[in-house]
Amino acid sequence: MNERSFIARLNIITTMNEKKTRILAATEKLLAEFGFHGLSMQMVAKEANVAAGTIYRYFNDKDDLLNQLHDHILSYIAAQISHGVVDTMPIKQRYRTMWLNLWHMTLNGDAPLIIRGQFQNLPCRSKQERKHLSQKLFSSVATMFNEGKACGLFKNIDNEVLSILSLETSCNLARRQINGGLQINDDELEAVINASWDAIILH
Amino acid sequence: MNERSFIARLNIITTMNEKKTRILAATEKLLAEFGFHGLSMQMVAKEANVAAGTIYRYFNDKDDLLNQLHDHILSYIAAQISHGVVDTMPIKQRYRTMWLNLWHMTLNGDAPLIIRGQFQNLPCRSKQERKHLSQKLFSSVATMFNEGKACGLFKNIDNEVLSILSLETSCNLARRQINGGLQINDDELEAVINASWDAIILH
Amino acid sequence: MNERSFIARLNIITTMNEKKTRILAATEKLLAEFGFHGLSMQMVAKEANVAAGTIYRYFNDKDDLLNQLHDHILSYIAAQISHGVVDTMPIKQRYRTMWLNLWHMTLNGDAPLIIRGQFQNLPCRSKQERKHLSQKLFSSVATMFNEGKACGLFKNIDNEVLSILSLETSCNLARRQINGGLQINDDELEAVINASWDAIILH
Amino acid sequence: MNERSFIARLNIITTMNEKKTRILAATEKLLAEFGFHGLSMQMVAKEANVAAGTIYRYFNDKDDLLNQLHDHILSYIAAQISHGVVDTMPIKQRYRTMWLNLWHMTLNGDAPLIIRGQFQNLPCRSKQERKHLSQKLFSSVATMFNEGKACGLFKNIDNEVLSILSLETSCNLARRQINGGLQINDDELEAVINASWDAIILH
DNA sequence: GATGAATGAGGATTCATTCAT
DNA sequence: TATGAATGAATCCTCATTCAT
Repeated sequence: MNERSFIARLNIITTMNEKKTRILAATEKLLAEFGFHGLSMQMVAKEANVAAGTIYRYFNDKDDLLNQLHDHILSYIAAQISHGVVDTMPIKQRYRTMWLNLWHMTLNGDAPLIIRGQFQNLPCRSKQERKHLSQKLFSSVATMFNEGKACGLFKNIDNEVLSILSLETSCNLARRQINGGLQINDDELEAVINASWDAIILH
Repeated sequence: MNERSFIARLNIITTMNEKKTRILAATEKLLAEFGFHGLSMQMVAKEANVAAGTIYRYFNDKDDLLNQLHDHILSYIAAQISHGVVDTMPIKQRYRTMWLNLWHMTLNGDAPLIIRGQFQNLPCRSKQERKHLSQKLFSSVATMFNEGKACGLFKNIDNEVLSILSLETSCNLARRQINGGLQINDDELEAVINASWDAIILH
Repeated sequence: MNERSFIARLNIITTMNEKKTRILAATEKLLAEFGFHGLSMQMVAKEANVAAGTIYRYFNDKDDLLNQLHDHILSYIAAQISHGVVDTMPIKQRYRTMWLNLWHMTLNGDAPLIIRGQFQNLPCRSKQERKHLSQKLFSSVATMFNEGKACGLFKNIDNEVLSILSLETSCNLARRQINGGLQINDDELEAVINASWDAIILH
Repeated sequence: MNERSFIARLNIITTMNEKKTRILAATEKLLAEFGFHGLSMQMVAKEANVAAGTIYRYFNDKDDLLNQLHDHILSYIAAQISHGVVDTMPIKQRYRTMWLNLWHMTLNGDAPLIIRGQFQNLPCRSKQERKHLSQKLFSSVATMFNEGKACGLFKNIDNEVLSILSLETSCNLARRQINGGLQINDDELEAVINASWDAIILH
């Protein structure tokens, strides 16, 4: 995903000041390129074409900037994961679509920071707060799991656990493919999707 | 796991200078507590009760310290994962044992850094080098997957993928339990182990 | 020469930021007092009444600071050496004027660093680059030597060698007078100027 | 000059502990190679094949080591400058011999530290003390100048000044040749020697 | 609101010196 | 006497944050 589309994404989701948007976009780009270690506020300012001090009109401090970025990316993932999914589709098809949405997002590096777990080490807000946000956003996933359990297709296990056992393997595999070695072709990909599906259905 | 036991662990695994051991132990502790962001060499020195300069007798620089720590922890996990596993046990039993070993290590915070993926952002040695080390260490896991595939029990999928689909869900769940909300009792735990097992066996 | 006049000098020669000027002035002063060995960036900052970080807005690093200082001083010497010299004056008179200009600059400590050869040990830019700069600046000296050779007054020797044999004895003597012992009165001074003149004229 | 010959030189000049000699030799070698900036006591210890602490049995501190090295090198130069000179030789021949001795020493880098003025920035002993040492050592030079003045050959100028005007141009030229550009062939060398001679004789 | 120069505490690393062995 | 591991102050440099314009 390029910077332009990121800005578009943010502006669709929320009404947001244009400079604030540029700052968030710059931050994500630099974070993906250099990691936390290599991210400085001056770099962000330069990349966003604003003065260093301007950042502090929109964000309390560096942590606040990173936290707000986190939330925006999470919103984006939540929106993207159900792209092409409608509640009238068969559950298996919905599952496959979401799995592949996550897979492609991860491979494309669309949301590298959250998906790669890069936000875990931040001096951050309470985990509770983050969890609530997360649950609110991923309603389409919850809907799918609930329906599946209701009709006796899925195991009767907590939704979050089901997600870890099935959908999130998508991220883990994609990440491993990016990091090294692992190569997965189309046939293998289908096999993996089905294997992860096996983990949550009743046999 | 407290610092004392970490030191014991390192000294069991290798013959190692006592001060070098203290430095590694201090680094792990601080990393778990503050993350990469908040780790300074001064802190490490203070925690290890050595002078700042002393660290540089045993490690070339900060990266070297972190890399050596990575390798030691990886060795530890590799050793612990097959604790109580013998090749004559039924495959399912071996799997369950390993799954629980990983589960408890993660919950205990024995190896928080690798398990939490905290080493992925390091300015590090080649991914190839790391992968080789990793493969060498986890032979008991590979043996299990190979046997399972040979006797028609497991799906014919690459070992690394099988691991992500099944064993590593253990870490992901445990981590989520630590981070917030999620509570899993003993019955649920068995259900989850079986669900992850379903992902890799043929049906 | 005191610090104030140094600042004035720099500002005359070039348009330059006032803080950058203060930093250069402080560096020269401290270098003359403590030598390279004893020069730290903190000292420079303190002497220049700026914060340590400010230095790095104007100079890439310590080497850059020292190199820029070198070039400024060289420009100053080049400007001063021909003070009071016009091309219509007899060659001997031009020579004497330049010799005394160098002598007084050295005695006054106007340009202690270059004159004392203190810049020779710098981890520096290419010698070629320095030589080119040097040649460009000292055109009035070159003109004098060339005219002198053309009219059969001077020995037919490379200009740089002529300079070492004659003009530069001025610096060496002045330096020795500063460092210790050697005292030279006005009569002796004239004798020395003439002696150095003898080295380059044909007899 | 290689290290072996330096050790030989030192041992000839004075009776000296063998380890102390090795330390001085190592210091000179490293100083010539890396300059003051790049010289550490651990390097010296390693190069001299002694422990770091051992240096402090023979020298009070780093400054003392450098000062003692200075004096030894000065002794060496004083000894070498009159190599091949006997008081019965004509003055001009003595002069030429000394001039060339200095020239070759400088070019060979035999005594790079003193000759290049590298010792001037040391936090050092009093200039007086150094001057006395210097005068004591260079008696053959003083003898030549005194004889020359007595027989009406040389100008009646202080010996130290005469030295700067004539002999020391040798070092300055050689240094310039090492540092860059300047190339001097044998014919030119003779011309330069004669030019420097012209500076001090009566015409 | 916006700027960007200035700040100075804090970072990793080096190295002269000491001292228990 | 000799060692060399250990020290910790000092080095250069970065960067989050502020504030006068």
